[in-house]
Amino acid sequence: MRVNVQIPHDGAAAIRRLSMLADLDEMAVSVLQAATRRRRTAEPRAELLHESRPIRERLMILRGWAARTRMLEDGRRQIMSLLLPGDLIGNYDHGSPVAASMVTTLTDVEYCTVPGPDDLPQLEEVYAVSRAIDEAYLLAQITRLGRLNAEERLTDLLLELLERMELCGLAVDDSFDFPLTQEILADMTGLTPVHVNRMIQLLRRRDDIVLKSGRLSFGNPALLAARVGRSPVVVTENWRQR
Amino acid sequence: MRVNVQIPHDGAAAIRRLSMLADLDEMAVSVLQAATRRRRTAEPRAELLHESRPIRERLMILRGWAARTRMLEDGRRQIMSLLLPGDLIGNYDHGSPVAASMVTTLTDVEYCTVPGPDDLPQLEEVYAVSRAIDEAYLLAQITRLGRLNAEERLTDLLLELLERMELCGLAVDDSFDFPLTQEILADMTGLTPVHVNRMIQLLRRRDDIVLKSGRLSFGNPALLAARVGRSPVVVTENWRQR
DNA sequence: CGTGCGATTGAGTTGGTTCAAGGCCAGTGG
DNA sequence: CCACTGGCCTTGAACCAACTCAATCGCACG
Repeated sequence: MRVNVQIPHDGAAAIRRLSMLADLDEMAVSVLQAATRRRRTAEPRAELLHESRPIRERLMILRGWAARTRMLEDGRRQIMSLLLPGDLIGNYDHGSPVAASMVTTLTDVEYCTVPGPDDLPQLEEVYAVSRAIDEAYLLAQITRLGRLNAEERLTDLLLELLERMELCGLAVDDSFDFPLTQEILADMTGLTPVHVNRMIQLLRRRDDIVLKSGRLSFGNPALLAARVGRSPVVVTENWRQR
Repeated sequence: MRVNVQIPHDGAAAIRRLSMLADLDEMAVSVLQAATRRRRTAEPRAELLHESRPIRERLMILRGWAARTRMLEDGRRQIMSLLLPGDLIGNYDHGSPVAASMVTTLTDVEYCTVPGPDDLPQLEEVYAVSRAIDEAYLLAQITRLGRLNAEERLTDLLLELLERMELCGLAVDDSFDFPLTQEILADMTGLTPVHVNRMIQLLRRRDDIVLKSGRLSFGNPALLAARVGRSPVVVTENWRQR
């Protein structure tokens, strides 16, 4: 059991992400911090949100990884997006929201419910920005699946994860804890596990990445990004209120 | 508030769609109708929204087809979603929205700006529902690209378009005007135009569809949907306020 | 009666899949 | 302390869905 050195299990990563997205006043921060203290835990493969059931609460990941997934009848599975600390689940703003996809945990996860904008109007803006960013990542996922080849898909995805881990302060030196199995990567990239494996080998052989005992490090992420024509999805200034 | 079905170029299709998504009071309907009268037109291949530029206004398609697209440096193109009458462009709800993708017209298009929720709070709910539905279609697009084969992708997409055309009253007898080229379908489904062609032939040979002189008709859409395991994305009751 | 865009068809190629067999290693129980 | 699991990763070889390249067709339009 590896314990992260920078940030203990106190929800700081999650709050850090939100405070990067919008200006939170002291009130907002302390309400959120209070929320992270009422945390819950879930094992891998737990369902945090059930597809096409009404959404009762807004959740936030504090620690661990989860995914929005959809299953086809014949067992094929597609992961729409990965959820990291600070990501919101069930972040809707209309009357009777229904979950458009299932959310399952991929690792042990700590999460909590966060107050709605009715309780604290200051949160309205962060939630809206977070929704917009989620959408941007969905668009990125669409281009990955539609127009990138296997090597580009994997590279682009790993770089996206680096970008997001940096945003919540969980990446150090282009490197972060990486709990995903190759099967999960396959369900995310629309490939088979076998082919994901071959692509990882390729990136390793080129020293683009080091992936060992649950940790992923990049040799030169900027160079790699240039090679697959990737530009960052979240440039903080674009999203913050001016 | 349901508007009649045979619809000339007066924006009724667009308003019909919105009124299916939420309860609009008379005020809202008349404000929207007024907005549709200040319409603008654009030729095919016009850019209605430029990627990564600030969004100034909220637009609504009145007639014709458009698409949210992204171009890669080497010329590859991916269409994220298609926009039909009643679909909103730049429908964001946070402080400084930036377009996450380009929007281009695919045909001659009539569109207009619609009032923000600041101008008319009753619109808040429709806009939120519309955003949620857009997201549901993005998720559908992700599963299509990630886990369906060529035949399933095309079938599923065409059925989705039928569903949406019905929602705005532009489909009669499982049949509607269909202006997309095979190249556009290819950019939407992540295939090549040549292969899209072969899949269309396949569906024709089986009498699943008739596609001729700009009109698409289905033999038995329900059966077809069952065959590719498709269930409707928008079931109206799920989205309406109770 | 060209002219040009889009649809169609054929033939060869390939990126990614499938199937199947090991290999590695952390955890468990004797 | 070691043997025995069970997950997950790795590798090889055959196969096939979709791509590429290239030619032809059809039709709407000036």
